[in-house]
Amino acid sequence: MTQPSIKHALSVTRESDFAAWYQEVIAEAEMAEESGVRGCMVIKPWGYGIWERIQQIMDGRIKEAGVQNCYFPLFIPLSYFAKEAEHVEGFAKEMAVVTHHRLVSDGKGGLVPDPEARLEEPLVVRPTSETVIGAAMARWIQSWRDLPLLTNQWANVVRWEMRTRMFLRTSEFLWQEGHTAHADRSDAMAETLRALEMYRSFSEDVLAMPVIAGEKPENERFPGAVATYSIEAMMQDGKALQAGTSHYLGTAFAEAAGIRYQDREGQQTLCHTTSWGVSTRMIGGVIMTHGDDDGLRVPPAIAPHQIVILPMLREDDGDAALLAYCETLRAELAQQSALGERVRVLLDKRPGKATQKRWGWVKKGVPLILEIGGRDAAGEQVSALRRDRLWRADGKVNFVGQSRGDFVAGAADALEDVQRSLHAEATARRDAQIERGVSTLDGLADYFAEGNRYPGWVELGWSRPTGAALEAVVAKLKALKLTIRNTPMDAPAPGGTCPFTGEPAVETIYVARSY
RNA sequence: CGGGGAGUGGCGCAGCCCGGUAGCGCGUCUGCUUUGGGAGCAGAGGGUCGCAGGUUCGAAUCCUGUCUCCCCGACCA
Repeated sequence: MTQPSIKHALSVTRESDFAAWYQEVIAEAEMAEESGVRGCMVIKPWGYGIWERIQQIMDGRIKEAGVQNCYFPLFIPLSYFAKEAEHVEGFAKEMAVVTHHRLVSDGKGGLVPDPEARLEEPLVVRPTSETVIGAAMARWIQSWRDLPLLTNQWANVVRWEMRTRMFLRTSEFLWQEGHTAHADRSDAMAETLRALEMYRSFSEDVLAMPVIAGEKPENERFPGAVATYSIEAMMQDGKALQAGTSHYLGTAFAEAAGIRYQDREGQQTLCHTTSWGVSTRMIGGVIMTHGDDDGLRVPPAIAPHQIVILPMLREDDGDAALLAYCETLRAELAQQSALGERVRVLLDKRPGKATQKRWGWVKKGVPLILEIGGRDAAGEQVSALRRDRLWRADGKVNFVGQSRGDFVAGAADALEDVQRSLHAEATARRDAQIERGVSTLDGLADYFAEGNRYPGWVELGWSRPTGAALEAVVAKLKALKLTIRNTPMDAPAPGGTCPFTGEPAVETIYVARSY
């Protein structure tokens, strides 16, 4: 572990209390705060800035795939929602419902819903938009020429969760939801898998968060889906986080909403639909993948500021020259390109000592921090700190001095190296925590023996039971607080026997504790 | 939703048992001195004690209700 001489920026370490550490990162990095509304959070500029970066890059990739953005209503008529039975069953327990459209005084200084203003048909606040979008698709699609219909929306959704955690599970959250309609199963399945691959590569390349893409077991499917796929990331405490999902919905939603097209033979045919989404939960994944005992570390690709310049102001006559030097440096850096975009650099001119302001940026996780003093300005130098290499072995903050020209010329490489390093570090940790030597139920229990930190995931072969046989397996795992995460897409067929059924193993799964 | 814990200046906490007009540390502000690596000294500002009722001459403190947060569980695309 860390040297005892290091005075970390946070008061709680990951080792001592991972849940408390997670909350401290969010508070100290000023990402989000409580709102006073149960399960809902205020996303502050630094947290929202990260979300905007995710949105911008993801939106570009969605559009590259030929998907068009739309916007559908927040409110869904109850009758729409009621049409698909499994869907209803899945979400009914967590719906916010609008029943009135006016308030009146209660005579005691308060307000109550006006009994005279009850809605004839209640509206539900969308927990997801399959039903409203399905209704629109039914209007928009007539002929095979209208297919495929590829839509996406960026929106908020509400699910009345029993237990919430900032970013990971909030009652209201922000996401994108793609909804597509296709002529047949193979086209819809191709789209489902395209979205999954989009999420996998986004997670790896942009979030620097290694994930395993695969199919969810039957018991974990989206309500109403024929097949559900996910990307699963391993957090630093060894638990799994489902960071994105993609569903092949078959014709169930098409049937419920009447999404039909006239095929080339003139027959009315049901469409095959898909839906897929990622949410603000990804930010929670970034925190628990890259955070350390000094706060967040933001991958440069999604950092609102990639480089922050802190002038060491002395409130004397030298400040003007120092600021001019820093402004030159800022302008030079802003001309550079890294990770395919212009470098985002902030000159932090707020009053206060650079040494003091530094820790705020360290906790926010800015990839590169520059502290520039009068001597640097005079000698055309910079002092640079890489957030992912914060400490020297002697416990001192790891500033590296170099010429301004060298730093500017190397800035893009440095940012790209931070991006790579974060990914490499997370991948190495993840790989070291995947256990492949467990082949029995007892072995699973031993591997996941009690403790605050979980050892990781177990990869094993199983017989892919269904129905009641699967339920029996799920119950056994539940007793160990374990879940089946997914079946990886490109896994070779495993050998041996299934630890749950004793039958020959036919596919690989990951078993883990999860968020 | 069940069990447990907690809400007191921006943040972290004490005070509550045993009612008597709210305190500490950090941060903030002012001044002076320092200052190339998380500054020192002095002073100052800042709180409807989550909210609503109740008991009482008097409530942060006792009682009832309620809201929010955290942990465990159940639930969870």
